[in-house]
Amino acid sequence: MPSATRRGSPPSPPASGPAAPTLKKVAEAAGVHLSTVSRALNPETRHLVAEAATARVLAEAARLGYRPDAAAAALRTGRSRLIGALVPGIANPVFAPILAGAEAVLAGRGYALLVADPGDDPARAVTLADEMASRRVDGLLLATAAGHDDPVVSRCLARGTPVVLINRTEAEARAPAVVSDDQEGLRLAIEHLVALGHRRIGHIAGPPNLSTGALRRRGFEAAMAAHGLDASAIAPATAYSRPAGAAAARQLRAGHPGLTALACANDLLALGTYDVLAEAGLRVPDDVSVTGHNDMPMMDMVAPPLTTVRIGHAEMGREAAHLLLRALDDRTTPPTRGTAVLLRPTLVIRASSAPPR
Amino acid sequence: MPSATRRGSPPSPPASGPAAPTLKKVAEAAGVHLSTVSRALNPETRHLVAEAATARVLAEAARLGYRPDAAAAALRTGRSRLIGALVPGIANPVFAPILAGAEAVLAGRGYALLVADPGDDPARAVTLADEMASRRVDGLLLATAAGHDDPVVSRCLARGTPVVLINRTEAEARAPAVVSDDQEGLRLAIEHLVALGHRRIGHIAGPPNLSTGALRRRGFEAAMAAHGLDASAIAPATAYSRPAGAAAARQLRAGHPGLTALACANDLLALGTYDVLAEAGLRVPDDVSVTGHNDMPMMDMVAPPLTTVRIGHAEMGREAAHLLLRALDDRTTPPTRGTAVLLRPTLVIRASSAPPR
DNA sequence: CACAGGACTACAAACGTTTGTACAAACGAT
DNA sequence: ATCGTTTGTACAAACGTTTGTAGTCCTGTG
Repeated sequence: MPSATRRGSPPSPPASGPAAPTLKKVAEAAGVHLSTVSRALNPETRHLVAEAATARVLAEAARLGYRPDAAAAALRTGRSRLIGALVPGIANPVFAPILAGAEAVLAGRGYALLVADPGDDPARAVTLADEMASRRVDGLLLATAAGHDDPVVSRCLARGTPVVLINRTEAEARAPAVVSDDQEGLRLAIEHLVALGHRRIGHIAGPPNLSTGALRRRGFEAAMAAHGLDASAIAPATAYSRPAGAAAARQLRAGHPGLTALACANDLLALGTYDVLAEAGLRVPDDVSVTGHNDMPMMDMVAPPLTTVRIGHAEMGREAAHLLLRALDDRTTPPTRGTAVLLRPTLVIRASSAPPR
Repeated sequence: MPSATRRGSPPSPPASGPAAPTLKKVAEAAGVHLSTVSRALNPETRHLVAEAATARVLAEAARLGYRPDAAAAALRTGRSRLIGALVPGIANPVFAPILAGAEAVLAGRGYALLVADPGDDPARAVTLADEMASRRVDGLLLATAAGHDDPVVSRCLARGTPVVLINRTEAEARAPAVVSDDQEGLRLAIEHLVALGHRRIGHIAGPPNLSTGALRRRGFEAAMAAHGLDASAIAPATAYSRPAGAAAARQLRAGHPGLTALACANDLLALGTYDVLAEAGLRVPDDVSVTGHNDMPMMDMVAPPLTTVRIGHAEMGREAAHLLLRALDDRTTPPTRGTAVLLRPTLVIRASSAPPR
């Protein structure tokens, strides 16, 4: 048979590997037209080609190591099988598992994940979203939404790009979101503290422009009210960080002496709170109980192990990916605006909470 | 009959936003040919077009919100401006910052990051690498290399895809790598322990098929030998995890009673070691000193705060990205096989190490 | 025996770029 | 006035797919 001498010296001196085989090459090798190869290779259209031809095509494609050119396919079909993800801090222990979860389900459906990290800069987020639009992503996963009407969401809506919000949502939800039930999260924490006997409880809140900050605060206020307790001891942190938590805790303690428990909107804020309590010579949980939110990795190893609200970060990413895939599969129905998937948080009780003395 | 009526109604996707403007649209709006628009938009070729025309083109492009179609450009040029990253565990605190660092420098140069997570499954890594090849990535960042000749590296070499190894390297380095100086890392730990007065020191090693595991062990042995100490107290863990660390520590203590210090190849292994020491009723550092490696987040908050070897993960990612960009800019010179960039680790002394009693 | 219809396959036209080449003015120098 | 240059623009050909349409060759039937 015409098995050419494939042992020739590399024809391309400039170090570039052998030209990747195309449909045309496979077609020649299999003795059919390139369009037939295309159909034979695609399970959806395979029924249009004779079994013998399909077999030959499959064999030759495998032998040559054919890989379809995604760019060409994207150009022709208008779909890139690319999903963009905008995350404020890839390495952040909150967002990393979200990304991992999303990647897992997207990869299973043949989509690839394009990640970019605008940090907390909305302008940068817009730039990166435009870049993703340029790459014709089929959909967007947004973990950076903030404020009332996030500019990135606006652009996606205008462009018709499906978008799913993760972890944070807009004040006026214009796009589907999957978030933990933030109010419920703080309710769990407060119920626990109240059950332990605490009455004078303060809240280290998150940034008020983030939905997590605003909703957890609301959850705190509602839970306290439900027990007829004073919910005025609140200090908002300027960011979800340990120093910001410390600053807020300092401020809260100054304005509200005698608090026996501090419920924090975030684990890092709780760690910052640990710091100022230690400074003040107070012991956790003997003098003051502290709770966190998120159950970040290692929260079982800090001293004392932190009582905190666990949220399923990986599940959040998975769920968001599913939502996006659903929208992609069924592009006829409109985005069903504010549909939010609320994930149930759970309380993990460790050693940072105890009855007041 | 030149223009046959083969204009089957366009499969216009329902509810899709207005069709994105193309070069042609901009050209019509600006009253020039589309090729002129292309050149005017590209800073490299802009000098070929009259200033007046350039101005008109720029204005119209901005007005229409033109965004080049990356797929079309990729098809034409053969370059996708996409970089693939294969990472064993996106959410892993070791790899997440690497990814973040790489993303930052790549984005600065107009490249986007395609991330995939094969976990520890080499077959899956190959599949995902092929997928990336299909997407015609311009280069690959590999954090999954293992063993003697990693199959993914082999394929990249065969295909001529530039690849840079991160954190782990191959036994026989066939591709450039950027890694921390793993031997030096363990030397630092041992020097510290010896300076404190320890003589009977054990090593909880990493998986021997990973370069980090093998090299850190070698560093342990060399440093011990340099002090004329016995380096035989070694137990390799089967994975970089807390339970695997615990298992190895248990085994090591069984075979070598009386060790006063345990140098671990990884922070998680150190935490597992904490667990078995606590089980045995021993206190860190009073009874046994423990050191880790990596300085993962939160290692300053565990009890006791862990003395560990810090490596610049983000810098690693950045450095790898730079290396890859260099290779992309200058595709003539061959890959310069085993060039490894060695990052200097530093020792962070905390409270898990103290003089032996 | 003609012919309808089914089963395959080939043809060709896009998709939106980049880029080599050809053409057309405009201009100065001979 | 002729001729090179220079400068700016237009033309057209790819890149590798997907997919509508038009054959072609059968096989079975009226």
